[in-house]
Amino acid sequence: MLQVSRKFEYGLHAVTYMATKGLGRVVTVKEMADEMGFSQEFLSKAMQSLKRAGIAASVQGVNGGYMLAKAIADVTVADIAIAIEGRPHLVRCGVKADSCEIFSSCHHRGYMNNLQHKIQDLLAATTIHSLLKEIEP
Amino acid sequence: MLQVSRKFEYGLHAVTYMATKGLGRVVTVKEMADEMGFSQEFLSKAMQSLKRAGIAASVQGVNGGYMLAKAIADVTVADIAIAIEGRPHLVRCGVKADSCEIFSSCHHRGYMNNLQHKIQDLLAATTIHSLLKEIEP
DNA sequence: GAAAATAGGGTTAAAATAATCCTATTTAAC
DNA sequence: GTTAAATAGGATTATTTTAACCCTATTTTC
Repeated sequence: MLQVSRKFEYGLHAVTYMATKGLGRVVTVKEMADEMGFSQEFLSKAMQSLKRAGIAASVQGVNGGYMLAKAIADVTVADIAIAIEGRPHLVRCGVKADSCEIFSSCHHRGYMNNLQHKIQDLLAATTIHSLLKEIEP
Repeated sequence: MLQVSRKFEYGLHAVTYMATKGLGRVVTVKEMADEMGFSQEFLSKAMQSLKRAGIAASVQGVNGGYMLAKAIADVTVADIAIAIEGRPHLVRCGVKADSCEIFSSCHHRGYMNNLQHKIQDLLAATTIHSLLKEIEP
């Protein structure tokens, strides 16, 4: 219920992990999964999504792995969410209008879509750079 | 994936439905379920939650049903969300900290909790009154 | 007392999410 | 060139969450 998926959490953790290792450094999925206690295979799927979105780059073969493909000031939390889960659809009728029984008389479709954009904007307002600065350990 | 539950949608629709019928009018679950094409039993659960939260009042027995217990300017979308789903927990460690393997080194717990509050504020910023005014058919 | 309604516990069904399995491909090192 | 370590990704299974349904009790009007 209005909760972020584990896959997104994995992805966000992975990006911050890579960020702390520096832009050039190649890290393996195994290293990250071990370090953070995640399922290696599932994290691997998240990494593949990040790669397709151009957030991470990969190097195959021995000594391969992933690294950031962008400066962390140019990657927002929204970018990661979209890479991994696609654009959010807060309300169902945004996904499949024809399946909604009260589409024509619906009082809150517009509001919900608006709300979704605002949440999207919240996510887009934070870059990984600012996220790391924000929370000093 | 960052989507509102159907139960919440039912509850919000029910509140706006009751609102359009006027504050005193008692409506049955059957009437609302038929009108909006919802499962009667499931909508009934949502109504019970709204009642417990003091948003709706019920009248038992024949000719019974539900009505709004408050002025629609005093009920926010957040009130309905909390009545039906409890307080949102965007991120898992907010729910069960002890189950998080990287709790101590986690980079984004604070950010996520902050984000959650902002979303909560967005929901709290809209009353049913303003929601109905906003979207004129 | 019958009928129409809410109240609510408990179970089942369906859907979404997470995890795992398996095979292919790439590439460095030996 | 063979092996080993890694990504790539399709397919399947398991788990969890959500939604729906079943059933009985209670309330209240007629």
